[in-house]
Amino acid sequence: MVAITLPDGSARQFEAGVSGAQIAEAIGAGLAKAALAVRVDGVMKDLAVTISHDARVEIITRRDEDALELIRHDAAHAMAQAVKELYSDTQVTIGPAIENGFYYDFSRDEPFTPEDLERIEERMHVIVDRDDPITREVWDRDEAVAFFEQAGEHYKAEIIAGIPADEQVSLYRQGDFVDLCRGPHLPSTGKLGKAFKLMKLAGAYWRGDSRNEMLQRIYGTAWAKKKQLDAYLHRLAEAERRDHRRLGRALDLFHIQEEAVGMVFWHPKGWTIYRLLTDYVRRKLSKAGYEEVNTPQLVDRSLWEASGHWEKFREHMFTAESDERILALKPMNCPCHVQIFRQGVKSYRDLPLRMAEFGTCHRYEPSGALHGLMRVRGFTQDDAHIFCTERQITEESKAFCALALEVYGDFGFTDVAVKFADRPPVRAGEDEVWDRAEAALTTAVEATGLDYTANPGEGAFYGPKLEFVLRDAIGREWQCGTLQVDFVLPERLDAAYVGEDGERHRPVMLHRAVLGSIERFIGILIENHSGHLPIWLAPVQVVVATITHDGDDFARQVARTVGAAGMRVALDISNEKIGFKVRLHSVAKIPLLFAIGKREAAEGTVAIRRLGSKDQEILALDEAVARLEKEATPPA
RNA sequence: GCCGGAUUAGCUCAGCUGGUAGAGCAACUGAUUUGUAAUCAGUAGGUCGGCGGUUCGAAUCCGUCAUCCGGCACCA
Repeated sequence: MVAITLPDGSARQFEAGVSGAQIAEAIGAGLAKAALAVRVDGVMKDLAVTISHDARVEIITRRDEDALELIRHDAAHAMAQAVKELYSDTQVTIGPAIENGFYYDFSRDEPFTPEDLERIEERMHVIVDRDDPITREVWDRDEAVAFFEQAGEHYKAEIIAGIPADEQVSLYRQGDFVDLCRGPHLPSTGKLGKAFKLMKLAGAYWRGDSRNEMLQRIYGTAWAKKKQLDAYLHRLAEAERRDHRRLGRALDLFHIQEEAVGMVFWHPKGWTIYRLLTDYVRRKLSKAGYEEVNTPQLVDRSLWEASGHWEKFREHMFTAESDERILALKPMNCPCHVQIFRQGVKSYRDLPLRMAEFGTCHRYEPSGALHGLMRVRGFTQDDAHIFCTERQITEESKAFCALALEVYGDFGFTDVAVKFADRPPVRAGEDEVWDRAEAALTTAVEATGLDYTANPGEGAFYGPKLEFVLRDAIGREWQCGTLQVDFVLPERLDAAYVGEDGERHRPVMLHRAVLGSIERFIGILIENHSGHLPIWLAPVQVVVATITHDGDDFARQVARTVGAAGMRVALDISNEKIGFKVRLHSVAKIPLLFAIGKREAAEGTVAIRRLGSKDQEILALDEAVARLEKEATPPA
């Protein structure tokens, strides 16, 4: 007998070898019917798994959070089965559950069409209706390889061949479809339900390597209930509505055109946001002891060879030829900053030296990577390099983390994750140097007291880094800030200072940015706020709109007063009804509308309507300006 | 860069199997003087992404290039 402890704390005795399904049945017929899988001592398993030791057991139903993982994984299998039934010349590869759904990668000579997707989805419904049992089988590895080879499933065979020879593999069978899988799975295809939808077709490289064959990936979404599916589709539509490319056009902020692919034409309103952002950062940096510099756009290739960029990133650099020399548009600012550092003799007394630049860089990004403001070929970073001694790293890192979090807070981002990215497989510098750099950064991040997670192998080629990841209003993550410890570049570019001992020493360089790319950050802000920016960032903060022409004179006076108070204001005295004006300026995301009718003109008041609010507030003009001034002013 | 899809008026889109283009909004003009998310009427606007081909005839079929969109790969 084994003792099974249930989630409510009660324990029951069962014969050893009892299955999850039998336990569910013993609890109740309803639960047995709803059961999808079982959690044994915290580990999710098939319902059919037998238990021969004392254990804590939970029966998993559709209501369970973890049921989604099962449903999505089974949806992937059902899709693969549907594809094999409809297009038998197709080879299956892998198909995992992912956030919000699943995908499966197929190999087939002919491309799938959107119509094929409809057919596949229909067939998946048929498979669910069949309610075939899903059963687990344990095979010998070599037998499994032979089985899939013989079935013409060469990718599957390759995967299994990669498993150690003495290991057994588990296969799952549903109807005529057999797939290699670790499991767990639902007990039958009917339990999958029908809250799924195939979403899109995409290409994907076999084993994620661009040197390999391109497979066809079909993405789907799957949920426990129809309602959840509908809610998800609604969320997608919402995300589309806040797309910064759409809003950028609608709000007349910027555009990009064929003659300058990946480069931004900023319109007056967009450039206002851009200037507000950079002016804000400038004030923050100045307070934090940074000095601003500016460096050349075109620099001879010899500098990039010395820095190591030419070797690693040559294909991603724009170059120009002049006077028989090859120049490169700078892809980053650090080598130029070192050149400024190298002017004159630096003493330990000059350190830490914090050199900032709104550095405009150009990178030849692969065409498929371009995406609105989020991934461009010409962009400006709020970049800075701190030249310091090894002992100053901790203090400077602490100060930087505090600064970064303060800035994010000013933009309303309070959910910020920190990741520690350590040495990548391909890198510059000796391991001994990396040991020191990683140790120094670890000490520094520990000193900040911030929680952080590891991001192994993702460091820059010259040093480890901290990454600051913002979570936006709809839960998406954006990596913005970075802090990188670099022992390599000062060496390569021969930066030195004279220490207390009168000897030459290498400074350490801390590469750091808070917003990252200004262009991208503006894109993130637009999407985070759906274009409804905080008042201090709005290109036009107030529209003064008249109800009839009787209010025109007063409206002009109001606009002058508001403008004189330093707010960005526009006047609307067109021949339109106030309802039309409210709609027009709401759609344009103007945060404040001052309506001026006969009453207001007579009493010297304004009727204030805030974007998104149905109410209005009537205030004397002076009081209105006094009250709104603070909101309209950038944070200190 | 790779796979798939798309490109028609300023924007969003329609145009069936080839017979020389259409709507809504925006714009412009006029009327309307209006109290919180669309007042009415009229006018104008297009080498159908570029080039080449098939055809009596191409927005429509074929090829090619470019750009965009979705993924993949990349991201100093």
